[in-house]
Amino acid sequence: MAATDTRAVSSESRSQDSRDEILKAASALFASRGIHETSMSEVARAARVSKALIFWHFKTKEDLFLAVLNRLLEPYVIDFAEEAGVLDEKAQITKLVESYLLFVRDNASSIRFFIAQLLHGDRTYEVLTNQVLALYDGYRALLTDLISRTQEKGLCSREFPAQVTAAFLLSTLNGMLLGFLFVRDGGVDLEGAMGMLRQWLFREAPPSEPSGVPTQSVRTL
Amino acid sequence: MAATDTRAVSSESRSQDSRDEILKAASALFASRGIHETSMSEVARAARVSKALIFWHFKTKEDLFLAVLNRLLEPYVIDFAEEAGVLDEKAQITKLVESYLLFVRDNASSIRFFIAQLLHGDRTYEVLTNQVLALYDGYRALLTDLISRTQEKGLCSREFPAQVTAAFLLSTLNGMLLGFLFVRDGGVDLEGAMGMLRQWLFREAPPSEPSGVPTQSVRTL
DNA sequence: TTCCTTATTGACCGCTGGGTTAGGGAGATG
DNA sequence: CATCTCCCTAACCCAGCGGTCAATAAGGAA
Repeated sequence: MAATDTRAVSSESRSQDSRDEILKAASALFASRGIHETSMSEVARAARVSKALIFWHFKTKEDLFLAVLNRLLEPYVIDFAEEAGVLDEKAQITKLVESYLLFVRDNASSIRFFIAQLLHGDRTYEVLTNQVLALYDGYRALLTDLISRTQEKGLCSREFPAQVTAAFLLSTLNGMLLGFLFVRDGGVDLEGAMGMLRQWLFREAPPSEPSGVPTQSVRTL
Repeated sequence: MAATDTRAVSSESRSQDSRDEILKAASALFASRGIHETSMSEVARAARVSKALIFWHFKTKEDLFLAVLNRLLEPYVIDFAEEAGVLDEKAQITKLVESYLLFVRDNASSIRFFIAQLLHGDRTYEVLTNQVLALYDGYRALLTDLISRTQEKGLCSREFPAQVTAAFLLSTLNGMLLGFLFVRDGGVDLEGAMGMLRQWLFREAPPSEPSGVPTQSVRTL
């Protein structure tokens, strides 16, 4: 970026390449087995690189770990940002909730990793905690605002203040998240869950049968 | 238990004492820092016992870990079993939900430990996974049954089949559990949460104001 | 007392972990 | 060409790990 970078291209990209390779390997290993069960030698082997090179790129193991954290956090910010659009509030809420669930489904492994990290309560990585909580609060605020506007237009139940409804809804979403994370075969039914949530939020009538046979495939943990 | 136990008392209790001391120390350390970040020497120091003695009581580190798991699981079985009583169904549901939340509040540290363990997906400790999931399914079945009976008596909404309602409720409860685990100052409002759940389940009217000022203290994550 | 079993320990071992170091090869610069 | 800098490696270092063992203390039983 600065003046020093008018250097040769091939060498720089070579360095970048190996760095990326290391990060990629480390991300996979750390995410799937945790930092303490993953040795630097394993990372080196997975990245097909000498152990010493890792220590040339990253001062310590913790350094590498932090870099991995940032790398894994990347998809989070972009995905949540842009829920704007020309939809009405009701559809926006639906969309927001749906994108939450979709995101959870598609990023299960890194989410599992982050939650495990947060649960572990290592005060060392408080950076991560704050970052994740900030994202979470952003989502919550967005949702609260949206629900509040929907209520004003009379499009959904005003039984509870928007803030409370949002918190409640988020709790449920988080519960479903846990469901996603624990079900091994990954067969949680998105449609069913969305249907239930819409019914609850907007008091819509159930899609097909009025009460009889259970929808069978719901499995929200 | 068998005939061999007509042995001397003092020596046996001495052995038991040291064993318990080790288990106590190991439980605390494993639960707070995880198994891989806890060395046997640390356990020994915390239990004020030589490292070799630990290996006399428990063949390997994993042995000790499994013993710790069982020890930590003990409070779970008893607490869930006895929700019988002469209450009507509505009150029973309320009680069941309340005891879930209370239990979560009081056992946050071991729950955190278990979830971290489950998330980690170590196939080694599948025993634990199954045990926890069995407990969980038991609770779910109890709740489903209870809701089903309540619906039959027309005491609560029949909008959804009991099974689905139970799964949904459980998701919400789990979301609240996550809230408990992440909120540092432990200041989650039980009353508020219970109120919201009762209103949702039984369509009760909100306790005070109809829509205006938010109840402020709810904070369900 | 003597003997036998049960508890307990300090010292030790092999090995793996994170981290270092000395040096080699490749490309840009002069 | 020589030189300098940047990547990269094999080999090494050693603290701390899980685990073992020989020796011992502390009681019963005889």
